[in-house]
Amino acid sequence: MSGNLKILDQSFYNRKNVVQVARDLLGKILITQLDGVRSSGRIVETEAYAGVEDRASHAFGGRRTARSEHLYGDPGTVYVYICYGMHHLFNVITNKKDIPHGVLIRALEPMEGIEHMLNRTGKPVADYTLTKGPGNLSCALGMTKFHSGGNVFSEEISIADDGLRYKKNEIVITKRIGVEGAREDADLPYRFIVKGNPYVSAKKS
DNA sequence: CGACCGATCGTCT
DNA sequence: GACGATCGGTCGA
Repeated sequence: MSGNLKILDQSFYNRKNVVQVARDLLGKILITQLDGVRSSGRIVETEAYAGVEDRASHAFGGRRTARSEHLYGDPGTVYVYICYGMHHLFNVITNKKDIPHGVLIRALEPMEGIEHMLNRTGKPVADYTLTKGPGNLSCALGMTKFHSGGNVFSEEISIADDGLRYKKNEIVITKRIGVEGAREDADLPYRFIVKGNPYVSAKKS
């Protein structure tokens, strides 16, 4: 069902519309190669964070701190940060340098290296929770905040296209998860999910 | 099945 | 000193 893998190049991320990039990342393959171990999964859920004008973004109002510094990086930069003291959340930066747009990867359908995902997460069996949710998938693929500041054109982390395309009626758009504090921006339709995919994190629109 | 709650700690005020 | 871009378990209907 797929042609050759092509690593997405910087032009894919260097676009003005982060919401469109979030949409286009559905179906792409996130790959890590860490300590000689390859793991990958198809992206089935994403969220866009639209920088200084988005109350849900760490860069809202131009805020720029040690943690969020990598949000301001070149397109294709990896931004991983710790949430609730224990979860590492993986984002890819879009738009040009110093414009802090990013896409949070929220769910994957596992492809390669499932045994290694089980080792990393400590889960006994490969059920749908293995790569459901941003904290879970980052753990499963071995991505931590120490990868923040790298990029997705590296040996360690990359995102590839195998030719799969979802049709419009296979995609559902909702508001984002866990951003109730973002006031009027909490309801923006910035979350994209593959309709009916069992790995999509469960919450309502 | 939905609502709620505790865990856990880096980051920012 | 307060607060999360979460998760998984528990409790009650």
